[in-house]
Amino acid sequence: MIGDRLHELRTERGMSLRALAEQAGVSPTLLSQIERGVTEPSLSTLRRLAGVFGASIASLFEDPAAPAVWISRPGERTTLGAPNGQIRYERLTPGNGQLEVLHAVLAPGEVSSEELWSHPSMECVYVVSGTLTVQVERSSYTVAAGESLTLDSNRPHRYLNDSATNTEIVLAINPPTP
Amino acid sequence: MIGDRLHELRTERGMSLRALAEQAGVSPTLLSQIERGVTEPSLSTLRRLAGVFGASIASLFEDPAAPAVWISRPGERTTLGAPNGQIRYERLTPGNGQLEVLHAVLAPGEVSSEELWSHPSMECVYVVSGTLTVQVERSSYTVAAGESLTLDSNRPHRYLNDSATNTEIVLAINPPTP
DNA sequence: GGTCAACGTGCAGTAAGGCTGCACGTTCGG
DNA sequence: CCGAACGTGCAGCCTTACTGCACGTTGACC
Repeated sequence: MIGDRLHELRTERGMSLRALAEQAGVSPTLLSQIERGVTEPSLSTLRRLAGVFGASIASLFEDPAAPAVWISRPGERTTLGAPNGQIRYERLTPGNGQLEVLHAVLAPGEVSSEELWSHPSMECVYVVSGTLTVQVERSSYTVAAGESLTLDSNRPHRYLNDSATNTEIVLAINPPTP
Repeated sequence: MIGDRLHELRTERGMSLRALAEQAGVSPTLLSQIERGVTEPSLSTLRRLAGVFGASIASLFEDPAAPAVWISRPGERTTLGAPNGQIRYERLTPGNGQLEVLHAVLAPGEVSSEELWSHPSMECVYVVSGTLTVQVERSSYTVAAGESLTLDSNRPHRYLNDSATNTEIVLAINPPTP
């Protein structure tokens, strides 16, 4: 519920209803109602509130369901295969948030998928060792160990290892695409 | 503008105004008005729309500003220092999106900051080589090479290397905190 | 104990604007 | 040439976001 989130943000900062109301240019009563779920804010008041908190509207809807701390070790990670590809990714993140980080090792010749793939996210690959080739639409890029590549996943793309040695990568994706 | 975003999501899927309206249970006219910015949707209609798209409300407000492809190589990256710490991070991502990925090498004894630090994000550290110690509130965790740790950055935390060798890490943060 | 300020909330009223139904101009395929 | 589907202008309804004021409660200070 959006009210809970706003209540949390306000109390976190030690603000009173009236203080926040004044800064946001709305009435204290309205805030009270919103926080208790009696009514729902309009986008315009949501904008004002986000402004006071220095946050984006988007962040008001991301549940901060505190997943404490999550450690993943090789061997005890959930793996997921790319659609129609050979790579097996290991998931480094719990998988309930807005951030997904994967780890993979590509054997020589291995590709992430047969066709180019697109999804509405941003992703960033860091090459730990070996050499990675990234195809984006009709271009392809070579990324060596220690280098990284960031791309808009809306553009059809795939990864492949056309070198003779294993390639180890870390892949950060936001938001995750199930 | 939220209307542009909705228009994008709709046309991406090849849906007509009427088709979307029916699935969402609202009138086509309303959608037309929203997409053109004539009016703003209420939270309840936003929920319905997000439901049809299989997206979160938050994602409707994240701008998908397409930054093509971005390659970063060691030496030509912008560096940024942690507040009050010794570490120098190298930024792997362009820095205009919702995803930030950093790279850093911690010399023995080096810490990310003097005090514990918190910001409203999620982050995930992958340890490339060496050993990293992560302090979260009153707990501390040891993460070895090949392992990773994900944490809610709202909890006060910092990184340190209390081993005798260099520690190399990759750090994914979402959303970035400037 | 008394006072006072600040807290969060109930209530009634208002004004705003989200939302609908219908009609119109346009563009496409058959 | 017709029909269906597209996106949009308009007028009106009617929900509801939002306000102002008053109330009960708490805690600091004298």
